[in-house]
Amino acid sequence: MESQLEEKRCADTRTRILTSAGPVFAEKGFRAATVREICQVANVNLASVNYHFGDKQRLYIETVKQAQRKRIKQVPSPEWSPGTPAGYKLRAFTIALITRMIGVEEQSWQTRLMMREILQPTQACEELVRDYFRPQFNILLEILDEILPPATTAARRHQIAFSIVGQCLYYRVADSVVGLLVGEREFGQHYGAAELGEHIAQFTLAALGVTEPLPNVVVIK
Amino acid sequence: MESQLEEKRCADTRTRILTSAGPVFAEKGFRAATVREICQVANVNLASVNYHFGDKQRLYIETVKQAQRKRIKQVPSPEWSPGTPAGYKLRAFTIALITRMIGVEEQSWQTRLMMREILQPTQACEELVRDYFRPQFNILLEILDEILPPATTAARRHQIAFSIVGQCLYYRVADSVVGLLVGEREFGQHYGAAELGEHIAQFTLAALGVTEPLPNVVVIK
DNA sequence: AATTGTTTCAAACATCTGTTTGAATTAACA
DNA sequence: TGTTAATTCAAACAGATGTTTGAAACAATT
Repeated sequence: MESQLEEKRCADTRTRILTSAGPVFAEKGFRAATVREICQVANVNLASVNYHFGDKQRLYIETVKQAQRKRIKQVPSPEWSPGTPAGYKLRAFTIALITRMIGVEEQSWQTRLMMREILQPTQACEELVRDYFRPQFNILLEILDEILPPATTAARRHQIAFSIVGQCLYYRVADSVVGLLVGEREFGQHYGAAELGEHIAQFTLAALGVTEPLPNVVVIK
Repeated sequence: MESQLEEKRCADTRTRILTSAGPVFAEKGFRAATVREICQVANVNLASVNYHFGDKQRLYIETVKQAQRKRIKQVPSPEWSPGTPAGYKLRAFTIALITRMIGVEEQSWQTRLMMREILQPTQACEELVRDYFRPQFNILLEILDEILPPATTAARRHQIAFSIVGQCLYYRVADSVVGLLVGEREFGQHYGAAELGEHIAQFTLAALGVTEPLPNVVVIK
């Protein structure tokens, strides 16, 4: 109450709600997240959600869209100078991907929210695919095109792409299980974005024959 | 009402609830699934859940446990004759894993339920890890031990195991996104358990140097 | 057949939650 | 400053949902 006065109207109510709703939806899901909690976190009146967004559902959709927009701004698609080896591009792409998944704990709610949308798609999912997933997917496919022989079928290229994405996505989806399986100690020590990105890149590049098989692999640079 | 009489007490109420609750919880999640709907599907009285399970939460936990028990019975851990090449074991393990993920559409709710528990762990998660995930994880690690040089660190072995699991898990978590990305046509044609299992096995075995890199790969230096 | 313990049932209860409402407050503007 | 439109607010509403209850139906035992 006392801090409400000083903050009031510093940021307009609409954006305040939008910002507060993200983490709440991400942690609890659409159904379990309550309008009351969101408003309490945002320090706005209960009726504000309906006034500014119509209803809870449209607030949710807007929240997902905003998370996606922020994500795009935060991690712009990298540009390489022509002539960069495809293996290097693939490694950079992989590390960027896993970093987006588990790096920057502060913004992890954005990825969490997307995971929910992936596991149980709503209206927002199609837009998410169109504006976020597909562009990233296409970048990955272009890199793979430089590595794979032209005769490779589209389906096979796609499967390889999903093998890379799957390895990265796993650590966002199953981080708690990973922690339980390997123990708190190893988890804290070996499951940061840097080490995981390096591993996944090596694993993938070895599978594609760009580098030597995993046990003897040497870091490329 | 009319069909209720003939079915009554054919199966006892408790198991009827348990069976009906699985798919409902899997599809809608704990919060969105209502006791009323579960009872309606089970064709039992509304009060039965509280009488037999105490409350909704304990019904949920029992449901997860039962799904896990069924899963274990349905897919017993395979035994190999001594001397089977590790590469074969790894391939068989991978195919079994992806089959458990997306095969047998009839029982897919069980895996769906587990995915929910992975993404947002509740009380049931620890038991799930102890009784289901860890044994599978250990089997996989034993296979990898035969392939990897003894000097390989535990953390590295674990990461490799997660690379395999991650590739498989992806298709259960993100199947709708995969469908949107590759189109209905390719999805129906190339994303069955058999083809995906074969791909993931090849991808992994190539990464580990057990087989040649993915067919006809052009190595870029 | 009577008794006793268990299970089922319809109804009600208590709470939570999204939404609405109408007045009060603030901001914009003439 | 006075008027108008936009926004905020506390309160209430309406519906859904988990849970309880007490009576009825049933099963088992004597």
